[in-house]
Amino acid sequence: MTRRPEPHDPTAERLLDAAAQVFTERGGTAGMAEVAAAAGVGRATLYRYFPNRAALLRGLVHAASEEVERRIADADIDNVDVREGLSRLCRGFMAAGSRYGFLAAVEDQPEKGPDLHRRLGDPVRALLERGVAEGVLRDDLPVETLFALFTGLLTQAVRLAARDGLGPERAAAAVIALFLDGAALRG
Amino acid sequence: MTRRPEPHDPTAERLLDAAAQVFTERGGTAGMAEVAAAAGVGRATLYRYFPNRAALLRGLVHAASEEVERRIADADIDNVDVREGLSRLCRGFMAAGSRYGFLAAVEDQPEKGPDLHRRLGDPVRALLERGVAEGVLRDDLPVETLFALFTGLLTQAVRLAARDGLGPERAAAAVIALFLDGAALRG
Amino acid sequence: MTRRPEPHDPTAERLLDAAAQVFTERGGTAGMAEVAAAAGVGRATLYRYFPNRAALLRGLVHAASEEVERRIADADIDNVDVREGLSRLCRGFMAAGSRYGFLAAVEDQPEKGPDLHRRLGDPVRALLERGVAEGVLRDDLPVETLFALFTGLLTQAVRLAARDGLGPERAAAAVIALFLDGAALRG
Amino acid sequence: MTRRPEPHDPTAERLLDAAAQVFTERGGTAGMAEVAAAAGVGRATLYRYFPNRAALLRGLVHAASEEVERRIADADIDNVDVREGLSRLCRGFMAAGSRYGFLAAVEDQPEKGPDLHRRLGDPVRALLERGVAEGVLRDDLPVETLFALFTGLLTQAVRLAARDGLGPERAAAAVIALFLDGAALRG
DNA sequence: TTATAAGCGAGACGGTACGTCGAGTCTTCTT
DNA sequence: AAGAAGACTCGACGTACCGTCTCGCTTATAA
Repeated sequence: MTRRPEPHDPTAERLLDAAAQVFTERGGTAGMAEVAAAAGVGRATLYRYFPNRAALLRGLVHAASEEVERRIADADIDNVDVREGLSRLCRGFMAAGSRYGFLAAVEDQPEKGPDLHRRLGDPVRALLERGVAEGVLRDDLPVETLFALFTGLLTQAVRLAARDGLGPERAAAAVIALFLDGAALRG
Repeated sequence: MTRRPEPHDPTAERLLDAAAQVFTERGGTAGMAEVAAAAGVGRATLYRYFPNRAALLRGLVHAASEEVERRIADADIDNVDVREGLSRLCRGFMAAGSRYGFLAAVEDQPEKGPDLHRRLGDPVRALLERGVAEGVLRDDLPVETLFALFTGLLTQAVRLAARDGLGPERAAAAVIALFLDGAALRG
Repeated sequence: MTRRPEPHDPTAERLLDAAAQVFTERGGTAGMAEVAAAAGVGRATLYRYFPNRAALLRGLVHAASEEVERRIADADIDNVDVREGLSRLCRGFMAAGSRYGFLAAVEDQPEKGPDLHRRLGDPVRALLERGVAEGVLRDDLPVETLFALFTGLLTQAVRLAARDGLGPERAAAAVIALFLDGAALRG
Repeated sequence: MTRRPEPHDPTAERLLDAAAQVFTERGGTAGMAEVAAAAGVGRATLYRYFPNRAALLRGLVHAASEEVERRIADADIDNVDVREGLSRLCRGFMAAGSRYGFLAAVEDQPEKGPDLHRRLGDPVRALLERGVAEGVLRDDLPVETLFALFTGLLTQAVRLAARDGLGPERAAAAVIALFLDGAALRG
């Protein structure tokens, strides 16, 4: 049970929380001053922790990735079958996405995470590869492609839950159903 | 064959082209001055045609939607089976996406298109509904959900083609294969 | 009659006037925003004309030097005797000093005027040298020293008039009396 | 021989010394941190002794005034003739000025010394008044004016010695010569 | 010899000014 | 008459310094 092992600076935590809230409410164009005010902190302090806006965004991405990582670890995906593993991943990702969903609409610098995407992606890729190896998942598509498409579905699932009012459970179920079985009816 | 029926102002066209190019190259944070300069035009002229940045973005969305609409019309999806129709939609969307892909990373105002999403989405929804009615597509998921998930896959397909170097044909094929048949192997 | 031959940018003029007034009233620590506001102008415009505070100060020194130069030219000091010439210089300097007196309390960078000090100082030095050559002024002190001391007296004259309420005429007369005849009574 | 009668806090002394040096070298805009560092002391300690920048400046003025006062007392001006007294004052002031000359370029708050100016000025005024009473100095100028002009000459003398490389003795001699006898040759 | 208090260094914090930059408005000059 | 050039206001960004504060550490005195 990996429960936030590093206490991290509590002020940084407060700043990231405030930033997540402000960016969620007022959009990614909200100013640094608003973030600082929402954290009950001076603008200078915000800049002391995150020397510029990009660093703050990176911090949020990092926090999101940590949360997802934690949920992935909690999901214990190695000990369940692939279908259930993907389902847990999806639910975990959506839980994190409800707080950090706005990051999807952020300028998508490739250097966002040289290792970040790996950190989040590797467990998913591993699960997909296991599925292929076990003969559960199709092998006519590269795992990398499966991964990308699964990611796209996850992103939409967050949006479905957030905007279209679909319950997160139903959204996750829909993603899994579609990803595994497709939209076409079986002959 | 609907070939750009409204001539539109050619200056507006040049501005939109320049904006698409600049935003694609330098990211959505590029300034209005750069767009104007890239169009070989004064900043004031850019503002005459698009009174603010949001309007320029709207113009780009509009252009993209027109292009997609044209391709949808060209696709003649009403006269082919659902699988082929979705495939054509996907290829058409990707062709447009190669020019307007950056719009996916743009601040996602809901008022982006009160009718726009409808304009693009309706043919897709109609096709999906036809598929359900014909018994080709599963009916245990709302069409709206199918639509959202298909959209997510389309977006990823554009990214796959642009970033991962996957050929557009193979990307489209992967999307269709996954969307229709899912990732799980049939028993 | 050198009457402001270059019209200069009227906005720059307004900015310099406002700066002189603000700095005189609130001291040299007044902010750029106050200067801009006093000129009825946005802060950005102030920075457009004077890219930083030092440039604004330089501009004020320049304006002051121009005013003094004009007054020196008006004084026609070459065609009067040395005593009268010095008196006119003094009165001219004091007139300018009433507007730009705060500059005396400003950080005295040597690069304030590589040519500026020359521009203002040369006529004075020339007059002093003439005095020495004509046998009117003592020749046991270098002209440079006489110049420096005269300058010190001028500065004090401005202060006398501004702070001690001494009339400018009386202050100038005192400076000239002391500079020429000294404080000691003749035997 | 009045030798620093109050020992004062030695730390305060070190701070004032460092401040004088830093302000002399880097100008009055140097930061508090630099002063503290130059004194080999933490910033907090500096603020403990001088709660703000103005207080530090006041402290420097106070130290300068003490030094001048001491030199005035050493000068024994009451027991020499006026000319010699003024000469001693001048030399004493210049000695202090070599350490505290930068104070001349500092924002000249009137509250710099409610009693300070008096403390330094009174002996000088007294000497000037004695000169007038003894018939050595002219009485057609108010003593206050004589004082102000003498002060201006003193300031310039410090500058002459510091910048123009004139020896302090010669600078003092020049000031006294000019102040007493003026620049004009006697008929 | 140990406990306690005072002074110190380090440094976070809020606040404010500076200087930069882009957005959007408006005016003027040209063609 | 419409477009190009560009000055202007506004406001955000990022930097730097000031003055305030709290935290440990050291040292010197007191028990």
